[in-house]
Amino acid sequence: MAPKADHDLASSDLDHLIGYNLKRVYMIFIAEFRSAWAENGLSTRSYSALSLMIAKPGITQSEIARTLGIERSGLVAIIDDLQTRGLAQREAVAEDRRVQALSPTDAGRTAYQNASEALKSNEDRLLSALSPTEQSQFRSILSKLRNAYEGDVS
Amino acid sequence: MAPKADHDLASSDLDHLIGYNLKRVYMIFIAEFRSAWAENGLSTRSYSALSLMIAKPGITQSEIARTLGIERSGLVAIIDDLQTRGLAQREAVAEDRRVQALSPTDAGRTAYQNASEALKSNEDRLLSALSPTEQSQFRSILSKLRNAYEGDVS
DNA sequence: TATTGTTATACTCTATAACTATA
DNA sequence: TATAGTTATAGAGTATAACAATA
Repeated sequence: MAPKADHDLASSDLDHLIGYNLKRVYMIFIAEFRSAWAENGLSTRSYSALSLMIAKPGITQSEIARTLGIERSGLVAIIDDLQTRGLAQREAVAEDRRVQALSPTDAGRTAYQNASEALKSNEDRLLSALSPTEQSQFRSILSKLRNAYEGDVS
Repeated sequence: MAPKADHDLASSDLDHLIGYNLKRVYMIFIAEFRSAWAENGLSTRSYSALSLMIAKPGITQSEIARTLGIERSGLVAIIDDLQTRGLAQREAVAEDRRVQALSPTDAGRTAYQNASEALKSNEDRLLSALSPTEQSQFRSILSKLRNAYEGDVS
């Protein structure tokens, strides 16, 4: 675990950089995710891949990679992990024998459901430091930035 | 470079998670930082450490570690890096021979100045996707979250 | 030719644990 | 005993480059 930051020390223009503040806040959320899932150890990447499979059963590794904005080579270990845990499966596709359709198992859907609920309440707890108005501003701002600078097209 | 995200693919409840959106936006800013500094290769960590030394010459590695919220063992490589580049120096302290006072060199101050200006204009460019009001809301929200969940004490 | 999944490899960031020299 | 700096080591997360099978 990273040590808590000590704020009365040398605060510099670092605190005026959006990028730095973004990183620190991201770290807060990541730590939260991990502490909520220390039990089963589902990583953020595995959770994300599972989420996409549930949203679109039959999705391929390349599609997941493109959606998450990572290289497809990175997906191999993620899917291996989910398969080892019995949460997802690869299936051959007759029409295109290069690809393998990915889908969640029943256990995968259950695990995802549980993870999502815990995650949701953890996020809500973190966000309680903000007013309801600020919470929706936060969502809107993050969304705007993603739309402006990511792949494009809704 | 990570591939651009493809958004018309399987958008799932992932997009409703603040943590996920935070990560994606953080990635946008990180990529920006790196592309702005590809020339000299100053890492975010080195930049941060340099910033703290300039704000408080004589600061120690342990103080920097606490301020940045990372382990002090991680500072060794960072300071080595800055020293190798001729941007910072370690100096013995008579009163406490365990510590070494860190300070920027003249070259360090200059490099930092240049980095800061480029960084600032890059951030401004990214933030131009937001209205001035949204920009200040964004700063305020990130700040509130840090104050609520980090070390404490201003 | 282009794409999918895969492997091998390496780099960045970070943590843990232990050591030493001081205090 | 406690702290500062250090080393060794390991683990995420990610990228690049190449290859075989298939389109």
